Formats: sequence, structure tokens, C-alpha cells
Amino acid sequence: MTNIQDVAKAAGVSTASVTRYLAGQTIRRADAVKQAIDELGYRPSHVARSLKTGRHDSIGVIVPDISNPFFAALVKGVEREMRPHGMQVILGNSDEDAGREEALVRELSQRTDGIIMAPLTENDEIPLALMKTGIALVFVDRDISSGPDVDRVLVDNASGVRQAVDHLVGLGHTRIAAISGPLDSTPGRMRHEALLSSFEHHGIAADDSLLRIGDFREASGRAAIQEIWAAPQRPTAVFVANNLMTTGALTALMEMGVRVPSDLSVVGFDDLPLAALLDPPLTVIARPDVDQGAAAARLLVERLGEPGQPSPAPHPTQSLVLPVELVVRGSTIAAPALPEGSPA
Amino acid sequence: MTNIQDVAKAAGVSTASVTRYLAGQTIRRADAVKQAIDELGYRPSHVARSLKTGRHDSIGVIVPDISNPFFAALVKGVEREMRPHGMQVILGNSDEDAGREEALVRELSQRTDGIIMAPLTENDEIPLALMKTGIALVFVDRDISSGPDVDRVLVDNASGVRQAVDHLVGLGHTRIAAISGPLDSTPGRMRHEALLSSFEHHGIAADDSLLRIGDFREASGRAAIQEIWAAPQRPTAVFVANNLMTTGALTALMEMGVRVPSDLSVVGFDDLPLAALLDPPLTVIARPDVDQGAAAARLLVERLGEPGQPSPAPHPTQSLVLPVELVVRGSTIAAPALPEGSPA
DNA sequence: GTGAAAGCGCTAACAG
DNA sequence: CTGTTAGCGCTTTCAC
Repeated sequence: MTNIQDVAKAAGVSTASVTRYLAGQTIRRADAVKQAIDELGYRPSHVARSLKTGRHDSIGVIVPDISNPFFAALVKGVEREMRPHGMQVILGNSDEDAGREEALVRELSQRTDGIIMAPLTENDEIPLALMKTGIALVFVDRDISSGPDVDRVLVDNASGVRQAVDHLVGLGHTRIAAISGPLDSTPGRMRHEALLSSFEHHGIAADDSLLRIGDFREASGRAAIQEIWAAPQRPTAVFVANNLMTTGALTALMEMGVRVPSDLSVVGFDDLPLAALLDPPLTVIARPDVDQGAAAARLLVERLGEPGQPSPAPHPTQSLVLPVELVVRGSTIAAPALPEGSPA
Repeated sequence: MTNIQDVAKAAGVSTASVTRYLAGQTIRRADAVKQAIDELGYRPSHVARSLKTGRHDSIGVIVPDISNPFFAALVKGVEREMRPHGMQVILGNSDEDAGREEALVRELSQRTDGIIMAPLTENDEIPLALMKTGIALVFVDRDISSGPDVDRVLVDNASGVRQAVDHLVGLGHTRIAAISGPLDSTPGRMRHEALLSSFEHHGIAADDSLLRIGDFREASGRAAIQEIWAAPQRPTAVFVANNLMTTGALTALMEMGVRVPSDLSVVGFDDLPLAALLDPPLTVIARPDVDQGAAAARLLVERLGEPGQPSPAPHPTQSLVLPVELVVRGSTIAAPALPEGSPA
């Protein structure tokens, strides 16, 4: 490849002048340099530049599962927000694997100026190590329990769950099952806790045979609903804590011949791209996805500044909590008449 | 950050020995080096190493739309295949934007040893420039018309379309509408051409009022089906050339009160994660997604070799064509009795 | 405004 | 097996 020396030679200037030209400074022989660059097809080496400056003009995004539409949308939000700032976005998919997450963090922390990530669990040690390297960090969707000095963007999980439970109770449901996410992840824990406290608020007894903990993946939604449906007293409604488990649960219900919503009302956390086209259209708690990514990107830009510019002064970390919204469609209807006494 | 010199000093060896240790060669004071590395928390600078060696031990994947489940699955396949080879996978999302694709190619070609990409259009000039840089390249799902010297993995689009048309004709449909993809993209063109030739094979006249060209995005599927439904003679079946446009078309049909399949049979290209849960379950041409990504990754590995090892000898480029399969579900049924004369 | 020169952190001859 | 050293391509003092 042609390098800066070739250009300097061809233009009859020093390499320093080429650098200055590249940086947008005014130099005397600008047009000669421009011509040399064009003719030689010169492209500055990003690697060499990074080695010298320590900057990369790029950021990384690490998500647990890129084939989850929520994270795909989130990534899109990050990219849209970053594009005008001239920063490249590099994407890493940990595939819900801690080892892979660690490899990605190590890798991307050497190639980028900042990382947006959804840590796998709240005990995740990996981000802690990352913070020590001094790289800018933003958590999105998930948090870790220790080390509060990080920018973060979360959604109001508790409010979403409350809206869902209120909705079901309002329809007369009292036997409500739930498929929660892993309790060591932020959304899993927060949604589960909110569920229990909502139950308590409405005077609903938590029935262990109706409560299952999944892993946010489709297969666990399938397994959980099968167990729940085998409970001695079946529920009239079920809350599922994320999109993939909802998909799994719906599939299993269909296979078992359980009709939604006449046999069982279903409300899921996370909207699905096709939720309105499902049979029946799915009632869900919708949360911002693209916007959540964009918000995280903005926090990172505030900390990093524009490429080429000096970094802004450090400022306190920010925590954003975005609102969620219950979208009532066809998968939730009034509870059937009760066989035994219960609150109206 | 602590560098190789610090380690060398602490271990009482030269930097060369540290390098050798890192490369897995046997050196005398291995344990002293190991200890120094651990104590200092030393991480080799990827940037410096790349500058020196010209290798990156990573590959790039550039897709037009990461929120399309097909590409998300494809990326997953690439990652699964690459992981055991110790190569990092860096993902770029061009968002169907040529400018962005170019920026990604420029960027990733400087950070990676090889690129797997689905070019936006068959006239895409960008990959040509990329090939000149000598970086390894694999096309997946899409191709470009010039420059045949590239490894590629495609699916048998023509066969898929033929299966779909045969299926519809077998059900008695003769007024078949179609929403094709952009004719300057490989899958768009191949599927459209196969459609026309299948029509001809079955003696079906191509009716311009039933043929629309979309852009593979959801909104164009919506718009196209609305136009088609406004045609003087409505179709009894429609073929939609990809998943996103199918989603758009189904949504529009629902909004217009058109019932599938009784009013209109629908067959789509690409399976959808929720296709079986839709109302009705969708008949589709399913093509490999994860496997297509994995196949592309294997081609790239064959060309690149393992990290640390010398590159394998160059070999002729390969073209893989993976089979597709018609999955009949509930969205296609027999055509209604014909008002006018027609083949049985 | 400009050029000479040092050096970012690492690897790969090379000589021992 | 080991250490010395040059140099990957760039930016950034520094002196002019």
C-alpha cells in the first residue's frame, strides 16, 4: 500500500505537511498534496494512526443476542445516532456466553474509544475490568450491581409489569402465572420483583406452581408454559418476561391445543415485529428499542466528544430511565366465571 | 498502559523473549514472564501488533439490515463457525445505504483480514475497490455482476420460486400476483426472472397490474399489495419476494380486511421466526440462514488460514449454491371456482 | 507556515 | 535459546 511518505515525496512536501493537510489545516501546497493523494489512491492507515494517537474514532456495541429483534433495533438506534458524529460502530454478539463476552470486551476495548453494552448478568465482572482501562462505558438495558460510576440507559421495568398486572386484574384474573427471566440479570430481577409486589398490592397469593424462571430464550418459554399448564390449578392468564420466551410459550400453547385468549390470556414483555399479525394479536408491554440505543449513543458522545476534537471535560455519570407502555391487543380477555369464591 | 518493555524488564528478559512467550514458543524464563504478565496485567496492544504484522486476526461481516432476521441469523452462523478459529467477528450494518456501506468497507478493510458481505446491488462498485486492496472477500446471498473472482455463497433462488409457483398452480391459481425485490440485486433479479419463466412454463400470462417491484423493505410490501388489490381483476394468490415485504403485505391485507387465505393465498420467500404462529400460519420458501453464514465463514477460513499460521496457498474461487425448500402452511389454499374459462 | 526527527508498541531478522 | 535493533505508518513536538 501507498503510505504517507509516498504522498509527501510526490507532492514535494514533508510527511508532517501531509498530516496537516489531512487534519484540515491550511498548508501552502494543499493542491499538490490533494493531487498526490488522488493519483496514488492513498488511504491513511487507521492502525498506524491509532497507535500514535491512542484514539480510534469508533465505538463498540456488545449485545447478548443479535437475533433478538430488540437488540437488533437497539443497535440500529446506536448507529443512527453515531453516524453524523463520524464514528464507526462495531458490533459484537456475545451469544449469551460469558467467555465470548469477555473476548469481545478485550478485543473491542483495544479497537474503540467507548463501548455500549448490555452485561449478561448483574454480577458480570467483565465490565469492571473494562472500566479500569479507562475506556468510556455505557450500560444499556442491563446493569451490574457493583460499580455505580457508569452511564446507563434502562427502561422502567417495574412500571411495565405493574401496568400488565393491573390490566389482568382489571379483567378479573386472579390466577396469574408468570415466566420470569434470570434473576441475576437486571431486567429479569426487576420484572420479577415488580411482579411479586404487584401481586401483593392486589392481594393475589403467589403460587409457586404458576411461577417459573426462564433464561430469556425461546426454549425456556416452551418448557415453562408446559410445566405451568400441568399445575394442579391452571391459571387464567400468564405474564411472560421477554419476547423470545413469549414466542416459545405461544408455540407450546399452540402445540398443546390451548387456545389464547379463551383458555389463557397472555401478556408479554417486549413488543414483537409481528405481534399485531399473530393469532391472536399479542398484548404486550412495549419498550423503546431504537430510542434506547440512540440514548445510549448520545451519552457516549457526550463523554467522548467529536473525532479530532479534544475530549469534553469529565462530568458525573447519568442514569436514564425510559418509559414503557402497555399495548392491549387481542391476547388478553376477561377471566372466565370463577368456580370458587374470590374478589369481584 | 503497561507494555511489552515493562514486562521484559520485570521478568529480566528482552522484549523478543516476551514476544516468543506470547507466541507459544518455549523460552527459558517462561514462568518469570508469565508472572510478570499476570502481576502487571499486561495485554499486548492489538494495534501495535497489527501495524507490525499486517494481520488482524479478525474478519468483518457487512449486512444491509441487521434487524432483518435473515441477516441476524446469517451473522450468527458466521460467528459460530469463526469462534473455534480464534478470529474475532466485527459486524457492520449498512442500513441499505450505499454511502454507509462504503464507509464500512473502508473501515473494516483496515481492521480485518477478510470480509463477508452481501453487496447492496449487483452494480455495487465498492467490493471491486475492496478486492484491489488484496483483502479476502466472500459474497453471501448477493452477488455483483462484474468480477467473478470472488468466493460466494448463494441460495437456489430460482428453484425456490419454481416450487412456489408450482405449488400455487397445483392449487388451481392462475391469477397470481407478485411483489418482487429490486432488480439490481441478485436475489431480486433472480427471483423475478424465475417467476416470469415459471409463469411462462405454466402458460400464465404476466399481468402488469399484478406485478410490482419493491425494495425488500416492509413499507414497499404494504404499498405494493394495496396497488395490486386495486387492480381491475384481482389475483387469487400473491408471491412476495422476501420476509420484510411479506410482513408489510400481510399487515396491509389485515387493515384492508382482506382475509388470507380465503380471499387471497400468500406465499413468501424467507421463513419468519414466527411464521408458524401467524394467522394463518404462513407458507414460505425457507432458505438456510445460519448455514449460509457458516458456509461463507468456512470459505473465508480456507483462504485465510488460522491466526499465527502462514496463509494457505491461494486456490480458485468457489461458488456454493445452497438448496431452499417450500414449507406449506396455512396461507395457501385452492383457488376459488373460476368465473371464466381457464385450464383445470 | 514548514521539515527533521522521535517514538507509539510490537515483531522479525540477525547475530550470537 | 537469547538479545539487539530496525522499522511498520503515522502524528507531534521542536526549531526554524
